[in-house]
Amino acid sequence: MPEGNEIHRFAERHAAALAGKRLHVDSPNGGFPDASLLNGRTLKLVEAYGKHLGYVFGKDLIVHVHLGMYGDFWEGKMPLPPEKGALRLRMWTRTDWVELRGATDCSIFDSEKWAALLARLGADPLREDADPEPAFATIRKRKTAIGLLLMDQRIFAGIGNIFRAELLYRARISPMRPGQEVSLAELRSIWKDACKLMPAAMEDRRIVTTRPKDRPHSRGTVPSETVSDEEVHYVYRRHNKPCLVCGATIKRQEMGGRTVYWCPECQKA
DNA sequence: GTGGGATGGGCAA
DNA sequence: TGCCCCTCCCACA
Repeated sequence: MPEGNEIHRFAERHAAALAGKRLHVDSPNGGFPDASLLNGRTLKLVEAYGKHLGYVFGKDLIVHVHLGMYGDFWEGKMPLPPEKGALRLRMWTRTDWVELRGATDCSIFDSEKWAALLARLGADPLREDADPEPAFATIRKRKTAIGLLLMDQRIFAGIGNIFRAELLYRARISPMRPGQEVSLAELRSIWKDACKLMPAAMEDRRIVTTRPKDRPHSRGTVPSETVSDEEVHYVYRRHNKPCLVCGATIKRQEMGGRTVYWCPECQKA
């Protein structure tokens, strides 16, 4: 049940374990009927873009995986563990295995379908090649609340409900503020913050946003151990609790079918 | 034991 | 805008 940080981490780990090798592939619960097409083929690489994964076996043989709310991977060293639960996809070599359960989508894309998917995704803070300027321009034209725009995968890819709430808190911007009233400087600051927090979350395997902005995460250290479990988020799922900064009661509200959390004092409309 | 909610997104209407 | 997909966890009984 990940945001972009976890998806990119899966891509790195699965590529390290499986890419360049001939794989055994099956689908114990039958939820991926094309598994037999891949069995015995070589996985070339694993791509991550936003919350989407592509396991590339060939130009027109790309396994698209989107985990949605419930999907999750498990991985380990051979031998295979006993079959358990609704096991949609299983890939293994002589040394490593990966299991997929509960995904929203697991299906084969050809190169055209994969390209069309990437074309409709916005700037991904976890990709070196990301250009956020089109996203800034789009947001500056819209009356829609910034809290909705940040979650729109056509604008930014990989940001989910936790990062939405926390990035807006750290920028001291209310989720309800219209996009066109967010300054370019504020948008650049949010992007820069995302480009710092998301790689850190990738490495930590959890999203920690309560580190001060002026104390950047450095690779190779374990900074999350200095933060208690109660303090890893400023506002996400902290409704009815006091703001860690000003003490005001954190609020929550439905926004576009999802729950948004914010501090009514720190974050101004 | 049980019921509600959850890190998502596509689709119909 | 609301429903579906169909899983896991937690608070509460």
